[in-house]
Amino acid sequence: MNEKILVVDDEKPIVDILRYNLSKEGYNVLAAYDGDEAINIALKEDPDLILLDIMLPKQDGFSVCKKLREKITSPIIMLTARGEEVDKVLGLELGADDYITKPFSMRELMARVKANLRRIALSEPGGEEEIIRLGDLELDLKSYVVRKKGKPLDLTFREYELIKYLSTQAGQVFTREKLLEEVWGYEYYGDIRTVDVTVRRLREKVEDDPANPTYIITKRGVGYYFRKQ
Amino acid sequence: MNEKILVVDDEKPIVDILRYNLSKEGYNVLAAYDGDEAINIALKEDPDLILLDIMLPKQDGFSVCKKLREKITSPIIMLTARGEEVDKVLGLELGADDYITKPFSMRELMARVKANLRRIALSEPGGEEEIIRLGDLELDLKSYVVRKKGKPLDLTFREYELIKYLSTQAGQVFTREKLLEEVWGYEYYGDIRTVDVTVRRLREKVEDDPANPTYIITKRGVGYYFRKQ
DNA sequence: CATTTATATTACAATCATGTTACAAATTAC
DNA sequence: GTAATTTGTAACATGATTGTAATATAAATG
Repeated sequence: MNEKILVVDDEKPIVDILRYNLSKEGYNVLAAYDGDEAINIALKEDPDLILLDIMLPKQDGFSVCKKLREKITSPIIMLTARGEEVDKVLGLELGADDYITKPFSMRELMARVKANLRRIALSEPGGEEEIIRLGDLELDLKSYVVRKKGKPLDLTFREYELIKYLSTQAGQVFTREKLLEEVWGYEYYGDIRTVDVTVRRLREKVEDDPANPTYIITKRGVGYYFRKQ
Repeated sequence: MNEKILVVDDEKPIVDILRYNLSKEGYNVLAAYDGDEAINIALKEDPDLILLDIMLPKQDGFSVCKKLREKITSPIIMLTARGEEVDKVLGLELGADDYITKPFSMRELMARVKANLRRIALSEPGGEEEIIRLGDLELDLKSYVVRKKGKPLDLTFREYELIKYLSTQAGQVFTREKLLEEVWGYEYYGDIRTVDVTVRRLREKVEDDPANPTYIITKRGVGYYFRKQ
C-alpha cells in the first residue's frame, strides 16, 4: 500500500500536475528534474514505479532508463512526445515497461500506472508465475502460447489478450465496457459488440463445443467471465 | 445511479445534442452557457462529472477548471478544439481528468464519461462490502453471484437487481412504485404488477417453499421486504 | 359468510441480449 | 505493390428474459 512513485520531468508544471493527481490517488510522490537527480533518487529510495520523460537535461531518458534497469526492477513508464515511434521501440528495448505519448489524459496515465503496479503485485508472490493452468488449458504468459491438452492453439493477438485478461482473474465477471478498456486499450472507442465477436472466435478455438462453453461463460445482462478451476 | 452531469458550452446546439444523448443514457443533465454560470451551478449542484468547453464567454474553460478544482473533486473532461489547445490542458496546472478533441463521436464521449465515472466509483468507498450474508444466502456483489448454502443460484439480471436492492436494506418495506423506480429505473412506465411477477420468480429460486417465503416477505397493502437476519 | 380487495400463479407475447454469420477495413506478410 | 490474415462492423437469427394479462387464491371487511 501507498506506493512510492518517482516522477522525472524537467518541466515543473508537468511534475506539479502529476504530483497533484497521483497524490490524490494515494501515492507517495517523489520528483526529479534531470537525469542525474533521477538516478540518485531512484537508487536511494527504490520507488515502486517510475514515470520518466525522454527529454531531460544532463542525460536523457533513454540513458537513465538503461542505467536504472541494471539496478532495479520496478516498472518504468516512458513519457514520449507525440508520434515518434522510434522512441517507443527504443524505450521498450532499453527496459521500459510501458510508454505514454504526450499529450495524455490523466485518466490514461492513472490507468497505466495502476495497470503496471497491479502487474507487479500479481507476479510478486510466489516468484514468477509464468504458466497458468485452468482445466485442460495452459497459458504460457511469456511466450504467448495457449495449449489445450498440451496441443498449442493458434490464437491471434486479441484473442490471446482477452483470454489472458479473463483467465488471470477467473471467476470475476467483466462488462463489455470494462473489457474494451482493459483489453483493447484506454483509448479505444469502437463498437461494444466487438467483444462478443472476439469471444465467439475465442470459443471456436478454446471450447470443445463453442455453443456450450465451459471456459468462457456469458453472464447475461452483465458480461463475460472465465470459469474458475 | 442516475449521476448528475454538468455540460458547459456556449453553443446551444452542442449542449442540446449532449443533453439528448446523456439523458438517453439515464444521466441527469445540467447546462451552463458561460464560465460564471458554470461555477455557480457546479458549486450549488455538485455534479458527478463536468463536461467543460474551453472557449467560453466571461471566463474561459481553463479558468473555470482551475477554480472548480479547488472546491470539488468530480472528474472534469475538457472539450477542446483540435490541436494546440490540447497541450495547454496538460501544461497548465489545471486538474482536468480527461479531454476530448472536437469533433468527437458520441460513442467516444459516452465511453469517456462512463470510464471517468467508473474510475471514481471504484476509488470512492474505501471499504467496499464485497459479500453480503443473510441467513443461508450469500450475495457476492463483485461477481454477480448469489449463493444459497454455498450453491450458486442462477438469477437473471432483474432478479439479481431486485434481491440486491431488498437485501441491502433488509427489514425495510418498499412499495411497488418505489421498487419500480429504484430497481427498474426512473423512466420506467410499465405495469406495477411486474414487481409481483418478478418477486414470484425470485422466490421460486431463493425460497425453500415459494408459497411460504422466509426471505422475501409480502407486507400486505404496502409492498415487499427482505426479512432481517 | 358473502363480498371486496390484494396478492399469487400461470401462460403467453413482446422485448431484448447474445450468438452467429458475412463482409469490409485494416493490418501484416510476402 | 498484392495476397493473406486479423479485426471490426453490421445484419440477422435465436433464445432467454421480462412484461402483460387473465385467472386463482387468500386475506380483510362488513
